[in-house]
Amino acid sequence: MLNQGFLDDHEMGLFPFPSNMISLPLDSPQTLKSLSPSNPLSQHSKPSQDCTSHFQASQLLPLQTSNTNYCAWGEVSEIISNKILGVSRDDHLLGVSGIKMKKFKSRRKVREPRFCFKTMSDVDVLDDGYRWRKYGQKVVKNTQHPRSYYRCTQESCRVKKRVERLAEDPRMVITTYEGRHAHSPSMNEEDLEVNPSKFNSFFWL
DNA sequence: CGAATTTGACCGGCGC
DNA sequence: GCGCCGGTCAAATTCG
Repeated sequence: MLNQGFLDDHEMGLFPFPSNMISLPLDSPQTLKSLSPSNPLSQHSKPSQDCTSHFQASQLLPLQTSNTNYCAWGEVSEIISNKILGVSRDDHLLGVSGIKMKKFKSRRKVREPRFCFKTMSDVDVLDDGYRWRKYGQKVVKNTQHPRSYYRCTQESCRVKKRVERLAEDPRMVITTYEGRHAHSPSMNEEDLEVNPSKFNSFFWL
C-alpha cells in the first residue's frame, strides 16, 4: 500500500477512510475547487463555493439518503468522474456512476445512491470494515482489467460495490459503492478492543 | 465439509 | 428486431 500523503489529519476528518486506505485523486483539492463556478450542486443543496466540501461525509449524507436527490448525487459522481477519474461526460470508457446518471435521469428510475473513489493500492479489495462476497467478474469494453462485483455478506443488507483497476494506471483501484449499509461494519474483537470508534463515521453512518 | 470464489450463461436496457 | 454491453445468477470449483 502506497502512501502518497494526500490525506493529512485534517482531511481524514473530512472524509474518514479506514487507516489502511489512501485517497489519491489525480487532481489536488485546489483543482477541484476550481469547479465551483459551475458547481451544479448548489441548486440541490446548501450553497457552497467549494466543491471539495462535498467530499465531507456530513454533507454527502443528505444526498445519499434521499431518493429525490439522486440527480444531485449524480452530479457529484460526475464531478468525481471528470476530475478524479478523468473521463468526460460523454465518455463511456468507464461505467462509473456519474456517466450512468444520464440514463437514470431519462428513465426516472430510482437507483441506490452511489459513491465512487479512487485509491492507490496493491490489493483490489480494500478493507473498509465490511465483509464482502464476490458474485461476479466481468471484462468491460476497452479495459484490460476485469471489474469485480461484490455484495455485502450481511443478511438483508443490499449494498454492493464494484472494483476495477484503471486502464491508464493499474496501480489505481476504482471502488464504487452502491446503496447504504443497514448495519455496523463487522469487525473482530481485537479491533473492537483497540479502536471501538474506528468505523463510526465511515461512509453511510 | 461448508464457505467463498470462479466463470460461463443468462437477462434487460439501449442504440441502430 | 437484433446485437452489444454491463450486471447478475448459479453450478462448478477451490479454499480453509
